[in-house]
Amino acid sequence: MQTVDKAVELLGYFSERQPEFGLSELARTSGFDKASTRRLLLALIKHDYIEQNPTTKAYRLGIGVLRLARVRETSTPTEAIVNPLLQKLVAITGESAHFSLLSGGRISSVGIVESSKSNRISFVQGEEGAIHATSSGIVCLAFSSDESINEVLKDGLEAFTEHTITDARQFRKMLQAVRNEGYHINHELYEKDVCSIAAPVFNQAMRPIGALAVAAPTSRFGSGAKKQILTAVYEAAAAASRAFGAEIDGSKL
Amino acid sequence: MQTVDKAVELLGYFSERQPEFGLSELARTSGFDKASTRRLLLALIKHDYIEQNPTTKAYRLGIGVLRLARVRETSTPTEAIVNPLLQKLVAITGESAHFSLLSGGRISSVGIVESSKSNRISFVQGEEGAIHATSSGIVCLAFSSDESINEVLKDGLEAFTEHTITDARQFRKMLQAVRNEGYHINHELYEKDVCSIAAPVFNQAMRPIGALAVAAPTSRFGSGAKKQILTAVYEAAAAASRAFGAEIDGSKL
DNA sequence: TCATGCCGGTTCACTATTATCACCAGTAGT
DNA sequence: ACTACTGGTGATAATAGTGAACCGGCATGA
Repeated sequence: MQTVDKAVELLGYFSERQPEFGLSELARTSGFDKASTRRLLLALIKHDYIEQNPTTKAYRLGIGVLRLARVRETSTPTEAIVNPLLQKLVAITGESAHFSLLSGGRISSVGIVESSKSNRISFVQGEEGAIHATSSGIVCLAFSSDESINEVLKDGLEAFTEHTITDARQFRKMLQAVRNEGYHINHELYEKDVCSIAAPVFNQAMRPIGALAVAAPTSRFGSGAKKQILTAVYEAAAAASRAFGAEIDGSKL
Repeated sequence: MQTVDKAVELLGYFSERQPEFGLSELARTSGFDKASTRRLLLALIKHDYIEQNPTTKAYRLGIGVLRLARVRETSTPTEAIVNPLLQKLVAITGESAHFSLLSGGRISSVGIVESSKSNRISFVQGEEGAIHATSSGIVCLAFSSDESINEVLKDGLEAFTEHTITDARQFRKMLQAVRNEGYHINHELYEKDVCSIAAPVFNQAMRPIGALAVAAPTSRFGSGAKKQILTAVYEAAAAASRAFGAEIDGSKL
């Protein structure tokens, strides 16, 4: 089924940042031969999961994916589960909260509820974050397979701020700590003056499917606020996991 | 790429009506061997497009599809285009309007704005309709390839009401009329006491990607209302097509 | 004006893959 | 204890996918 792997891998390359690809471009990105890439694309086009702009010849995701998402959402609702929890998080902590989805080694925020404060952290729907520097990414990775972790490490850990952890050994140590504690407190690893706390959300198979997180400016991230946010996030994530069918003891804190 | 075809064909079997499949069940439905079906599913699972309920062992669509839909929606917004048009249709006609998506030989309503009248036609998000009996299905099919049409005909035309067209020759004749006129007026072909008017929405490649439709009880479907609905639907569909990049002359009526 | 290099797309000899069937273990009903 | 399902697996027979080289078209630049 290596052909199938390749085909779905192609789908993974389409992102918010790059929603369109030329043929050669996609072949280069994926590492597949141009001829193979084209054949794979044609197969996907046949089923409406890819479409081609007839004027620019560029390939993009097709309408078929909308149907799939709709089926998935009505049968096993994600937004319906996550949104009320986000609302509650914002109500309790007064800071922006968001839910990020882990899929194909990428982490992207899909649900966002912002704080009503004027100095708040803002997120963009679907924005992709660095998996090794955002709190959501780190908690997901901590509970992922070793292969996933190695995959991230082999490309090197890009530094976003002076606090970003770029040393592989140190990074692994941090992941171990996250596994023990069940959450991660992020002090400006990704962006200056932004701190956040995230906890993983598991599915029925106990695999991390994403994370709930609350982010605040460093100035409002005192130890009191930190404790409050931590318990709120941890409990919300546990509730989400339970809603997705995971069995969580819920009393780790 | 026949393996890819099969894999994505599997995805197509998941629907609102049947969002979960057992292994043998899916093998029977698809006609593939059980072993092959399993291998295909494993490949899809690896990329999060399918997930398995660990207790019931049933397979369902995975979270990966949500990411795809989000990428597609932010790069080439569908709802953002369609919803205002639906609102306008309801405002003009006073009846319920909806947008249906054509994908993989299926037609399912993805955008719905209901009339404010108490006696109105109600739709369910994502509900699948018979492609040969609903106005949306008929207009899409009329502008689809001959293969698609033959595909529908070969399974026979199921009768839903006494007005449903079940004769293949008569059905082809109707499609020809739709191609000439650019719309279809449905008089209780699918449901008793429900009439509707639909016009196709095209993409940049001038392929029908769906249809806009307005539905009303037969009692309110007089010739005056009919004319008003027709022009409104036709113009809204042309506007949608233009928004999707199709080149529509717009003055066929 | 000609050369270079990239683009999307295609061809065909070469090589890898996938399909199928029989089978296993488990479970529910008779 | 027998039957008939279920989910899942493994080895051989049969079929599929791969990729270097190529095409025409289009820009860029000498």
